[in-house]
Amino acid sequence: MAMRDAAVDERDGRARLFHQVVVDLCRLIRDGQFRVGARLPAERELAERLGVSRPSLREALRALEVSGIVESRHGGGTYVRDAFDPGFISPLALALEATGDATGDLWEVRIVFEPPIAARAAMRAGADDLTRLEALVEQMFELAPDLARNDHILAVDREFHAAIARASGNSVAVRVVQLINQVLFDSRRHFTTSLERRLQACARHREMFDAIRGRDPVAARDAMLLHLHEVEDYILGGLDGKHRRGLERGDAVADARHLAAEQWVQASGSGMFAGEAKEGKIS
Amino acid sequence: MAMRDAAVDERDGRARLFHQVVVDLCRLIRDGQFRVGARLPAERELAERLGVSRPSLREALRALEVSGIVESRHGGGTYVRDAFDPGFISPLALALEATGDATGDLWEVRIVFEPPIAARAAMRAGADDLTRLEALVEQMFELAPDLARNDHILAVDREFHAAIARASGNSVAVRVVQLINQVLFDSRRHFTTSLERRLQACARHREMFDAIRGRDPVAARDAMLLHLHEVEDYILGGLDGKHRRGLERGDAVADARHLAAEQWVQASGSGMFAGEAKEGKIS
DNA sequence: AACAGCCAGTGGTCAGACCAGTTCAGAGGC
DNA sequence: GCCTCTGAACTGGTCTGACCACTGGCTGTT
Repeated sequence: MAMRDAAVDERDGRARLFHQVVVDLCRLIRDGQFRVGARLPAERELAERLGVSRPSLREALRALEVSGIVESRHGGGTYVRDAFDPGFISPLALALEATGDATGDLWEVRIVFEPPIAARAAMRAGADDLTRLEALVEQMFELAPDLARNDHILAVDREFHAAIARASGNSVAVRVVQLINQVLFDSRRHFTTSLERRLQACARHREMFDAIRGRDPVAARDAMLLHLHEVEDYILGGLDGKHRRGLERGDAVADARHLAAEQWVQASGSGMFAGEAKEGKIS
Repeated sequence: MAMRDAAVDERDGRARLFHQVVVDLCRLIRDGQFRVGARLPAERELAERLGVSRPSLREALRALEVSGIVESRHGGGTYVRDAFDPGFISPLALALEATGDATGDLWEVRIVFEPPIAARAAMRAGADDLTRLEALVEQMFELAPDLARNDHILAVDREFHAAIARASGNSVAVRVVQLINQVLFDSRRHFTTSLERRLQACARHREMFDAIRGRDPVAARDAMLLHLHEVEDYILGGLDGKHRRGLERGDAVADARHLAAEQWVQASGSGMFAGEAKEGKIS
């Protein structure tokens, strides 16, 4: 309680060993000593080279792994991850597990965050980004009719969102989006959707892709926002009492958020990003 | 390269032990077995209780610590952190260290993220949030004239932003803001600002506080956006060639972002959140 | 050339030990 | 009686050395 002198944290200078190792490894990676995709030296050797024991090194590696910087494969070695490559494991994704149900909060963050990122993707996407996005859209259309492959569709869906973040050219955004979506998508793994809903989502994805290819940030942002709301509504509507528990508390919150977001959509035609969007589609 | 079948990750069922421990601990915390602020059992005992060795348990604890869920104090024990309490250590904050300079990307994320969060704070802040925010504003005004205490001011500044996130009622937002700002503020520790600039920042903080207390989401969002741009501009303008290196690449990016954000400000009076903001200040 | 099996290398896990802070009750001084 | 100092018990931090399990390439066979 209280305020205990608000702030003032006195960053203790004494770092623990594993933290020092983390910093050292990060520096080595950043300086190009270990390049992206490269395999790190074996733990035993690396530990010796850094002057620490293997357990200490391993604690550092776990920290880096959880942060999505490296990846260890049993018997295969430890590799440096690409900051822009999707599919990393779990940074504060764990936070959800601990904090109880943060689903509502995660949804809100997603709705706040992804639309403007989509707008930036429309401003900066490169040729390879467009290729990737298009492939993912088509892949999703192909998979949609197959009601059995729920997991597979979710994976493609999630990768599409990651690809948009990647197209935004912002490495931090990629991480944030991946982090949020990992948790949100995991919670939907056993939540089968109707064919109709799937096709709607596909259509929305295509809309986003078209907007990004057409360099229309406003349209991209709006399509994303609409898409996210549709997904959320569908999930909320389809949940039975048991699965809904995590969202109860958020009801009041959801209302406010909803209201705000709807109005955001309505306000979207009024100039935001219009400078980049050559022909301002005033809706 | 390529696309290697885009998506499809086949989450290997075989989890490593430390990961299983992480999940177990998270469940225990979530289920109230270990409450927020409580001290966990000693490592030796906890390891035995979970049926793993101490090294394995420690790897799990490092993962949780890096994710801001627990905190270990040498000789003092391991404690469960409050999701809403600011000041945690380093989740993907490490990512910056490794990814080279992500400063530009971080700034962009901050500018995308904090304004809408400030708006939500204006909608939902409780009495205690207002108390805390006001105290932090006043504290910053008091410290501003003391040019020597740069670190201290930075800490208060950062805590103010964290407090806004906290007032938004979104636990995930708190984590994201803390994460971003930890890195960004650290990079400013040896960057002394002028008195004039400090007072401007203080004034802007007060504006935000007034907007939040007045339940005016639009004003809160706009004040935040303006504040962030002023800070960024000041930093960019004041950097000498050496320190600027990290932002070079971002120049083109910064322009686009800047443009977009300016227009966002201009568009802000047109209805967004107007439902909550009783008297819509059409600027 | 294609396949099966082997084996060195690498990460995963464990046990036990010792070092280094923290804590707090009890001895000592005021 | 109250405060201070002290030290033992407790807790996290680190290390050593060992063994298990998986991967991947080499080798020898077919």
